[in-house]
This record gives sequence, structure tokens and C-alpha cells, in this order.
Amino acid sequence: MARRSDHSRDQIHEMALSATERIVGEQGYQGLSARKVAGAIGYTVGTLYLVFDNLDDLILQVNGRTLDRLYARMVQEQAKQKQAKERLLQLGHSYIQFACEEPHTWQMIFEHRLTGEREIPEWFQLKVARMFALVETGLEPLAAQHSPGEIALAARALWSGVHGVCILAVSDKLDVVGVESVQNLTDLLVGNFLKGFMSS
Amino acid sequence: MARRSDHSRDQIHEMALSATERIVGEQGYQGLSARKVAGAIGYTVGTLYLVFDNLDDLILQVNGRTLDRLYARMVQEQAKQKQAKERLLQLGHSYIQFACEEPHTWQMIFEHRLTGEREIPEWFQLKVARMFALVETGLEPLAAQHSPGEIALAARALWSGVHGVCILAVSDKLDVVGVESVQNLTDLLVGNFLKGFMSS
DNA sequence: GTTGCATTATGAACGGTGTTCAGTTATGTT
DNA sequence: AACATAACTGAACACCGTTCATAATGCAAC
Repeated sequence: MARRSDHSRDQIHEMALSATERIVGEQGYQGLSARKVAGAIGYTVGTLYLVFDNLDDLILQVNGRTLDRLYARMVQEQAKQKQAKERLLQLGHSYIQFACEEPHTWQMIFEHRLTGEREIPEWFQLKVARMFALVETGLEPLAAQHSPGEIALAARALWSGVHGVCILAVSDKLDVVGVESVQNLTDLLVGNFLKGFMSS
Repeated sequence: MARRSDHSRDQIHEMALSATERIVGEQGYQGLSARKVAGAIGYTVGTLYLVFDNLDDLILQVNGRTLDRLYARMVQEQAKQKQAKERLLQLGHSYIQFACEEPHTWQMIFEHRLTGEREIPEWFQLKVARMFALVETGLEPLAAQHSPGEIALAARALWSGVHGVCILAVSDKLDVVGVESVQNLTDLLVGNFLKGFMSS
């Protein structure tokens, strides 16, 4: 194993990922470039392409880590709530809290589009599906008289709604200011939806 | 007024806008470039910059036209429904129908980010606000016991929700196929929200 | 030590992007 | 016919993602 620098392949991999997270966190998805990442870790672009297939690959991996952190946080904070309804509201709060704390990193998950004919890898789709499953599980105890299919649909509708509030809020299209206002909007959406859903 | 070609400034302006709409419609926002637009209308890039400040300007104008078409359609189709609740559901349906018919054009409204420090012009923000106002107006007859402030909030929450469903559906993140499934999801979201909202 | 080899890293090159602007060309007016 | 002015061009700039021949290095064998 001949090596020229002090870093192993895995180390460079990790360095690139966290450098990307820093750059995106500061300058947003638009401010990201291969040369910037390479420069930040003290290597050249060529080296980056020894460790990643291409920029899409790098970005997907960063987005994967973001989803992991988000998921972990939602699981953890949701567990604090004892009542089912409170747990669902908490999921929304955690989601929005995260998006507001790391807007650029969070937005990149949705701003990024794969180049050309490339397809979203399965491991990434699983991370997304996991989020929906969390909502579905949270919804189950509140939907005794509904079929599993109905619950799955309701979870999708509900979570898409929360996501919509979040995405419009983060991109300043809602005329509301501050995290609390966004939380209130979500509470309104989730609360009223649940009320309607449980009485049907 | 010395002119060399057969087209006036206004004509070139219009040609560029519709060429952009065609390119984006076929190849998506990513497939758009100044040289492509210029080539499509038989001019060079330089000419494009005589008519538009920059690409952001061009894209904003195209997005403005898209919002106009969307708004006109929502107003028109909503008027067909006599009951307040049906009108609200119709708004959602029209929105989704439009997004599914012209996914690329519709998505560009939300994919596009202004370069650097540029700011969204007021005329554009007004077009967005107009959409929320439509929902707000539709919600009023159903919210007799609610204050105007509450109605405004509810309209934002509701519309963000519909938008969320729409955006996840168009980018294939919902595991649902076909326009009808998306319509069902929206009906579920809007229906249950309204049921909850009206009983509170 | 020295040699040879496989690994690691480079950076120039390619075709693309948005944007600018000096220079050319065609037109309307004098 | 000459001039002024508007219209238009296209080369140039700095950036982008991506590739790859080349150089530099560390290690094993001799």
C-alpha cells in the first residue's frame, strides 16, 4: 500500500464529506463546486474523483448523512412525548426545527437533481421511505377504525403537507417570520387534519 | 429606429420567452442555457442580453407567465363549483392538474434560485401572493366563527400542504402513480383539514 | 543501497456555462 | 453620398464537471 500523503482513502472520503457540509452550510447548494471541496481538504479535483464517482455521488452521500441526522433526531425527540397526538406534532416540530437550523444542508436534499440519466440509488430511497414510515407508525394508534392502506395514504398526505409548509417557510414564501410562526402553521395543519381524520 | 433584422425588440423578447418555455418543457430547468435560447430564435447570446438583464431576469419572466396561466386556470375552474368546499377542493385539483401537465415548467418556479445577491422583484411576489389570496377567499365562507387572522393562517397552512403533496408527487417521492392518486391524496389532506378546521 | 513496481496524486485539457463589450454591419436621416 | 446611430456579433473571461497522461511517492525485493 503505497501512499503519498498522510491520509487514507477513507480519511479523504470523510474529509470531503464534512468539507462539503461546511461549504453548503455556509454558501448553499449553489456555492458548491468540486474545486472548492478539493481545495478545502488540501487536494486537487483529480483526487476527489478517485474517491467519488462524480459530484452527484458526493452530494447524495452528504444528503444521506443529513437524512440520517434528521431521522435520528425525530426518533429521539418523538420518544419524549407520551401521547400519540403529541408524538405526531413533535415529529413535525423536529422536522421544522432541523430545517430552520440547517436550511442550506436541508434544502440541498430537495434542490439537488441528478445529472442526465443517472438514477437515485436504492440506499437513498430507503432513507426517505424510513421517514414516511415514522409518520405512519405515529398515526396508527390514532386510526383504529382505518385500514392499513388508508393509514399509509393519510401518512403521506400529512407528511407532504408538513414538508410543504417547511419548504415554503425556509424559502421565505410564506410571509411568516421566525421558527415559532412556522411551528404554529404546522400545528394548525396537523391538528386540524388529525381532528378530521379521527372523526371519519 | 435603425433595425437590421425583421424583428423588433418586443418580438425578440416574446420569441425568447416562448423558446425558453419550449426548451424547459422538453428538457427541464437543467437543460436550459442562454446559448440554447439564443440559437432557438436565430440570434446570438449577445442579443439576448440586449433584451434581458441576465438569465435570472428571463427565467423570472417565464415563471411569471407560468404563474399567470396557473392562476387564470384556477380562477376559471373554481368558478364552476357552487359549494364552498367543492371550490376549495377544485383549487387543489387545478393546481395538481397543471403541475402534472407541465411538470418542468411548473417545477422551474421552485427550482430556480436567484444568483448572488439578487432579489425577487415585487411584481413576482405579487403573483405568488395572489395564489394564497385565492385560497383565503375560498376559505372564508367556511370559517364563519374564525377571525381574519386565523383564516389567513389556515389558508397558508392548507395551501402549503397541497403544494407539498404536489411537489413530492411530481418528483416521484410519494410512491403513488398517476394524477388520480395525487388528487386523492390532496382530497384527503384538504378534506380532513377542513373537517377539523370547521369543527373548531 | 538500489532497483522496480504499484499506488497515489497532479494539473492541464475538453467542452460546457453566464456574462461582457469592442468591433462590425445595416439602417434612417441629413 | 456621407454620417450617425441603433442592432448585432462573437471572441474573451472566469468559472463549471470530468478525464487522463504524467509525475511523484512509498514499499518490497534484491
